[in-house]
Amino acid sequence: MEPVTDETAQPATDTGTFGKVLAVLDLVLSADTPLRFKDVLQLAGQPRGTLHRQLTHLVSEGLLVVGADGSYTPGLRLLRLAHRSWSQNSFRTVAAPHLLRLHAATGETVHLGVLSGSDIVYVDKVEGQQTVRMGSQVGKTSPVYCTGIGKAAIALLPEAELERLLSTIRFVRHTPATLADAAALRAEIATVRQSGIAFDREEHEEGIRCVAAPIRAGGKEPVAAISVTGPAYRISVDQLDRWSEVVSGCAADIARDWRLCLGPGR
Amino acid sequence: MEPVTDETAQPATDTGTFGKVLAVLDLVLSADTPLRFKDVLQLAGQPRGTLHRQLTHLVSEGLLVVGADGSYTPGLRLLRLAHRSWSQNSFRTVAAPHLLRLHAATGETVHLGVLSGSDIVYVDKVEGQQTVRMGSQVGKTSPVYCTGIGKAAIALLPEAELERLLSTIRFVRHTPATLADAAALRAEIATVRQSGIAFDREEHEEGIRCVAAPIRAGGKEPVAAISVTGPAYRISVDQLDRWSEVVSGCAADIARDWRLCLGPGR
DNA sequence: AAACATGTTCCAATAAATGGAATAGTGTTT
DNA sequence: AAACACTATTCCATTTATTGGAACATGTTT
Repeated sequence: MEPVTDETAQPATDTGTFGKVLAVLDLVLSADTPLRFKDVLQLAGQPRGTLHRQLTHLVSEGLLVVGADGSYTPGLRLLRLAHRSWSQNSFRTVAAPHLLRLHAATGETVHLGVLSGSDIVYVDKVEGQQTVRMGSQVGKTSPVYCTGIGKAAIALLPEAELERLLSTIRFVRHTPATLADAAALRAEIATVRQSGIAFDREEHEEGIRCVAAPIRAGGKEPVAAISVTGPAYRISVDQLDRWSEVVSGCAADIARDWRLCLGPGR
Repeated sequence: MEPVTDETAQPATDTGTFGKVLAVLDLVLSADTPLRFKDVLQLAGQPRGTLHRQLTHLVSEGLLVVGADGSYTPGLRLLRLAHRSWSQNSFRTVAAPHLLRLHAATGETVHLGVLSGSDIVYVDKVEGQQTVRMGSQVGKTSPVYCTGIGKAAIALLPEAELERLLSTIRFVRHTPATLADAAALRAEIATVRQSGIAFDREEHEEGIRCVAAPIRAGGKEPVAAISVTGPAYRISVDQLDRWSEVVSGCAADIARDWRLCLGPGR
């Protein structure tokens, strides 16, 4: 007989001492200003001795660096780890050529995003030649409810999972067009499921529009989507409509290649 | 009284159980093919029970994902962590505009690299418009002895540290031009120190040349360098020479801004 | 120089990791 | 289809690292 555990108690997953140290790392990285020991102490709610050792370990592993003023900043180890994580990601590898094609077809910025928890993580990006800022977005997370990729991706989820996710979202109004609550998002998702296309009509950032399409990857493995994004002054709403075919076609191509990659038997 | 500890015993740093789990993560990420449990078991040299729990922790923390076939692949958590690490890196932030300028001046790929242990980690990159492959290189590591950035960076080290680093290098011949041993590298470093410029004359990859300059950041904090890289068919050795002024000028600019960033009092 | 804030070290109590072995699960061969 | 080999997972007494309160440094302000 199943012990009736609380379904929402996901953070209760015990990852031992490792998880605790990782939480400290997360905390330091999340801060938007370098923290000193006392700051971390306050935020972490951990005894001095314990925290001190944890930070020491993080530093000697190269995940954090402690500056001359005692402030903790991210170390290079993370970049190294992430590079391998990124370059080996087979889903990204499969999608990459298609992203390039989509970029060539539209001339605008193309994103590949994957659902992780309640957020979208940008896994890859192809940018226009004017903006020469490297992999800036890769690894960045955005909320699902106000991005094209987000809405496209969660439209793939089975009803139960979608509802569970909806209940965890804290809706923040970023622009006048931002969807305000779960009901609005639920309605939008219904449309996305029908049309196979999601839009972002300046819902996340004023002056930014995008078209997105879910990637039906068969197995539930990666819940993902792609998008074409551009400035509102250049991209009309009509233009988005005209691109929707290309975008969903591209998403279909990625899905096809991905299934091939998993092996023909599966 | 200083306890006479073995200077070379760096890996002996005890990072407790955290370090052990991290080592497992490193191992899985380093493999060039997805590993299953038995593979990791073999490589990690750790008892079954222990390893199993470690992998379980890594998975529930999202650092690894276990596929349907039981193979372990990198999770998205790493990307998220690394993004914050990268976007907040103040040294990179300071350097970025200068990298863009250098790219504009030369039209070729520009790199920013930082010394980490015995390797160079690429921290940022500005690429030519033709190659639209996103942040591919960021986080990648290269050996110091066969890259312009590597040679430029270690030229900044004090003699003792340089020698210590030299002794750890395993020289692998990548091309006919690769420096073959510590003596050759030592000689080259002497030149770099005098001229303030390092070259890579197809020493790492055939058909690839580069000019690099060390960033004299004052405090020993980041041992770093920048470079301009291009294909040999387009970039003559003379061209590299002609760029050396611009490159070292750019490195000086970054160093200046970095010192300003640390605060005028320091 | 005293009071204070911050960072580091110490060590008995405690909780977690360890690792050998038994068990369960998977797919392959006869 | 049964036996087999291989792999993954669970179990639990032992060992070890973590815990956390408090004492000790260190540097800064009043």
